Amino acid sequence: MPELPEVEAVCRRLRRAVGGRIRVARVRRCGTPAVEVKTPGRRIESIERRGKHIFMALSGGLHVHAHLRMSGNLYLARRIPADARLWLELDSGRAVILEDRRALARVDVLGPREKSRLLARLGPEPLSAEFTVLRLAAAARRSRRPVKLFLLDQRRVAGLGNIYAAEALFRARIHPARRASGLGRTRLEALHTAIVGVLRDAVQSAFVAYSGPGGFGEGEAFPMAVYGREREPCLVCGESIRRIQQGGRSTYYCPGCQR
DNA sequence: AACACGACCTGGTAGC
DNA sequence: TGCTACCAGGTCGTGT
Repeated sequence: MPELPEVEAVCRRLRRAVGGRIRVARVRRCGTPAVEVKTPGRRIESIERRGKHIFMALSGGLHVHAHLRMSGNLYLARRIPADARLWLELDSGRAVILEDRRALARVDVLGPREKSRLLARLGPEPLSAEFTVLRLAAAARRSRRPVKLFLLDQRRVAGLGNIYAAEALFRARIHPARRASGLGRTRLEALHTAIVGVLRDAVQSAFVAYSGPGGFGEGEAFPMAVYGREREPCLVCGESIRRIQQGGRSTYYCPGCQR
């Protein structure tokens, strides 16, 4: 579920909790004891996303920091399901609930220093003005890794994951195994445009498809060009989509379009 | 500094 | 039907 677009959709929904005061916090798994100890009595002042990270700013300068990893989801509801991994009960009667089948998500409480230390490890926000071709090029020049793995490194660009990295490379017509440092100016420009375009489109469809509990419906799902389409025909050239292993994970690409 | 790889978790499904 | 093997949208720690 959660790469940048999905995390953005989660945050937008969650913002209805802003202004609420936390009455009780409960951690079953996926969270540190600090969540139960430090958050009750505090008001939620804002909810922000950075890359795939979620920050709920609380009164008193603390932040609830959440990372959904593979299967996590945060939503607001009145009923707390039996399998909730963690929840924050608000004075409004609703609760912020973490569901996560695989229990890999993590929630902790950060002070301002810890928060900025974490943010310092992240690359530019791809849908903001700080993400420029120049910055992408400077990072790419220093990496001899395959461009797909380069894109998954959150220190280079924050928010891309396995799906949208593959989709961006398809739009940019770049072969995923190509060395990042070997990309020329034209290709880097195409890649920059593709990353921004894919994420913009995906934020739109994730927002529409996101339904809170249970995550994302099939409704307005992002139309994948390559991801998950092994052996299906490319929608542009008709070649058969391929799947290869990179860094122990699947990469999908079109051998006709991507060079 | 950059990189490869296993670990962390659970569940769904393809194949026998 | 039941078992096994593999797959899954992410990151971290360890070792080179």
